[in-house]
Amino acid sequence: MSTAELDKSYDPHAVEQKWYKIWEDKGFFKPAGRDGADPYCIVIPPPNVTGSLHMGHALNNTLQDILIRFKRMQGCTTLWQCGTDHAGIATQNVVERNLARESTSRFDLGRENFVERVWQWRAQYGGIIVNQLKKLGASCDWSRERFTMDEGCSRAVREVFVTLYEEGLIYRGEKLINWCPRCHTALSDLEAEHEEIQGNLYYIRYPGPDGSGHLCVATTRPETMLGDTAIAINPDDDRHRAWQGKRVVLPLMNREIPVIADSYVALDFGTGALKITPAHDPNDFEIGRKYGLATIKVIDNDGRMSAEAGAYTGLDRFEARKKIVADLEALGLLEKIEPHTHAVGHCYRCKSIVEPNLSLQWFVNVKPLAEKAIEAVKDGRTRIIPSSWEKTYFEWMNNIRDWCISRQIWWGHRIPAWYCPQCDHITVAKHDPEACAACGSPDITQESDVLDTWFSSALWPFSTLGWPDRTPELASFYPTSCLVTGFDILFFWVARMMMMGLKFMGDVPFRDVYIHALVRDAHGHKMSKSKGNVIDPLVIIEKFGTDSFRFTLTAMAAQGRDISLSEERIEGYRHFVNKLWNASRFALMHGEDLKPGLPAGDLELKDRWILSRLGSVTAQVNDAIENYRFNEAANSLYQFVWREFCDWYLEMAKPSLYDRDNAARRSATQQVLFHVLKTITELLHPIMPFVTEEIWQKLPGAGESIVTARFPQPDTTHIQADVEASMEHLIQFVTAVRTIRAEMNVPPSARPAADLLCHDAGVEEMLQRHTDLICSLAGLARAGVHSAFLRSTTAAAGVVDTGEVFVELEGIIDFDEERKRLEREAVKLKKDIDFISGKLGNAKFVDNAPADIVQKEREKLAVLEGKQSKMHENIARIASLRAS
RNA sequence: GGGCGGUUAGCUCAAUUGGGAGAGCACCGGCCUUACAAGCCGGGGGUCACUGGUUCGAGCCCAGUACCGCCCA
Repeated sequence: MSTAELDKSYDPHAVEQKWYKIWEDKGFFKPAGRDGADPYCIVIPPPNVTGSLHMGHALNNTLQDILIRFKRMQGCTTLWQCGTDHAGIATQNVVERNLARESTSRFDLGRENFVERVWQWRAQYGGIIVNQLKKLGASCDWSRERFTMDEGCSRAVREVFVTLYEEGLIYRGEKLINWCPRCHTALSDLEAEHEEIQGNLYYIRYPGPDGSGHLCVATTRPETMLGDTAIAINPDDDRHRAWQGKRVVLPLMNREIPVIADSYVALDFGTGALKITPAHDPNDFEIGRKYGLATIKVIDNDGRMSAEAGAYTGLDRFEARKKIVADLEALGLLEKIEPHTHAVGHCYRCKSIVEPNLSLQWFVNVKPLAEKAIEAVKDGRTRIIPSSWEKTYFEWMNNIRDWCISRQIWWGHRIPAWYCPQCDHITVAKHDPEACAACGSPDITQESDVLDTWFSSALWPFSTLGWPDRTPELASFYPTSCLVTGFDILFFWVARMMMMGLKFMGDVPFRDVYIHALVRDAHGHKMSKSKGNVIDPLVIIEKFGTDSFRFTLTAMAAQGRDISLSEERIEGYRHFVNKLWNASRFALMHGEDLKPGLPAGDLELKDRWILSRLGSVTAQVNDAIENYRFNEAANSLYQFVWREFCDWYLEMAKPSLYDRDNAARRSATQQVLFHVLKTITELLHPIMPFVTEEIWQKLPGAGESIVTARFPQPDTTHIQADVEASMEHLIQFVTAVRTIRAEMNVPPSARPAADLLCHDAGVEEMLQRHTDLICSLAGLARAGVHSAFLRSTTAAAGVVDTGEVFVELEGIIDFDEERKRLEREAVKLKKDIDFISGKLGNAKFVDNAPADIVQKEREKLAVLEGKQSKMHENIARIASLRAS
């Protein structure tokens, strides 16, 4: 047997690099299950190719890795499908910034050269996030890495686009969209993030045509008034009834516009009169369409006032606002300005204020797809966990609106539509056409817009598995098993994958969706660069090691709740890694002559106890991971390893391990010790992959790798309640002695004698057989066990459930101290007794509560009363000694 | 305006069928006991936001209030 020595403390860095390389080289991350194994597949939420690993990624991928490693160890044919996302706007922005530094621009380069430039950028920097995921220990099958712009994904995009177009679900139309003047592109409704800002409500007078009287309207965006084509009032509004059907003059433009009546107008907002700007407000657009109003676009794509804006043409939209307000004021048409908070859309990429603009764009009619996606969650084909998110999902899906999918950028999947100037026909085709499908003219030009990045992401669960080809991977792994993601992309991504998966694969993309929380800072604030409270996962890994970091995230990943992360917390869990390391170090120091396997004969109490506890913990961990209760798995392992295995079992094993004269006893203990340690490393491996492999490899009889070792299954034959009860009693006696020692200031080096008095025959017999153990654990020179005992006059006393302990302190004991100590204990006991006897004195409780609960309370009371009477005896004895 | 979530020890958070509240860090006392001072032993600390209800019994279920956060319009 090799028993390599371990260093005194665990050094993560060398270990992590070493093992990750070996795992990858040996191909452990490729799908390879045991015979007849079930498939298990997760598709990674593809990180942006421009991205750098942040806390969200770290949590997201740690949880996925736990599931994948768990299932792989269980023998499933496991695929973690990985890849990156081309992130259209974000990536284009990055490359454009680089060009700006070279004093050039994408317009100087031209489209083709620019796209080439982006590919170069991707080749150079696109692998950064992948390497960071490797540092995190993610066991993805990198040989299957995909990119949303690669050939296969692009083919899937074309297939889907053309099919939806042919079915009439994709169409081109002029509608109101969110326009980002900075990114120069349309955005979907989701990509406009609404944020409350402190603005103003401007009250503007629109005079009557003959100069008599005026109608006052309130608006938050006065600059849009230049494009007003009507005023709307509520037909039930008495205040404005006189204006109904009349006309007013649009100030600054001197254009007459009609006053229309529509019940859409709210009576209680502003003045009850609403200016209608169909080209710059989604609701106005609908009203304009209803009444056949003209649409006048007064803000152009740069966010400047257009040629339609009269004297304001060319001004920036916010400059124009100031000037218009000043001009109105000068004309006496500004009634008042009130401060007003309202939600304004911001570009989710660059945070500029988006402008609602009328624009010719491509849309998906998603309503029919959404209905199927709602059904699939309702009937349980896909489970959302925690289920509280189902409501949010339904809410959004039920109110879904057409999805604007065209983007006026260059980096992305170019829309496969060709325009013919001869006959105006639009040719939409999977393969680039040579000529117009209608008139045959070769003079056709492709649509310059590209698709929303989320369009290709929506296909990810099947495009990465080979679709539109019917590949073996698609057959065995679709629907995938679980999707792990944050709630922030529930709509962006999850909902759209549901719709596309159901449409094109005829089945849901995943059986489970596990939604995890957000990682926040130590005080629960969202991490952001501007706040400066960002914790960089790579810095954390460098400082504390990957395993400590992963364990922290896992231990804190309670369902449905955000994680407040602090370095202190991670440091605390680093101590846990080190604890495990040192326990292993201890084991290996005593394992040189180990015979593998579990002992054949009868086991000692301590061994049966730790195996029983191990059985319970194994069951708990299996159940917890299976049901996405990651924190529960981590915490039960933490408790077991530290409190039970290290604090008690290892201490109890020491006398046996040091006993060179009793080979059988020593050998049995060694075997149990190594069995438990090996099982612990296997149970912990999905959470802490590196340190567990390093330890596991040093254990005698280790196989090729813990990565492919069998995940421990609970051995219920080892779970024995009576054994655990016995050990609890023994621990109580030992703790009672230790408490006395501490409270009576007995130096740790002192080895007093103690007598244990026990009134339970079974427990007494058990204690009798373990006096050596008790002496060792409690630091005693001698421990006598008695059923009856003449109380010593020079001992400090303690009371436990089944008896008493007396620690002989002749010459040390301070009777005043002892008496105070005992009285403190007696007060605590009395409180407990009052509580329970009050309960049992209540006839309603005794009559109504289940019999076993009442019985339990009675037993508790009996134990407490026993303790109390002994405590009183001891107090009386002290008092009499002092008196004498 | 609509919807969702939170409020538990000094701090950050756990507690799945309602049966006398736990962890990490911090705190107090004692220890360099031959795996670990990143440690060991012992200890203190909570009207589980507030009010009312259901129940023999509520951190947990129900109603309302306050404060905080998020999503959607």
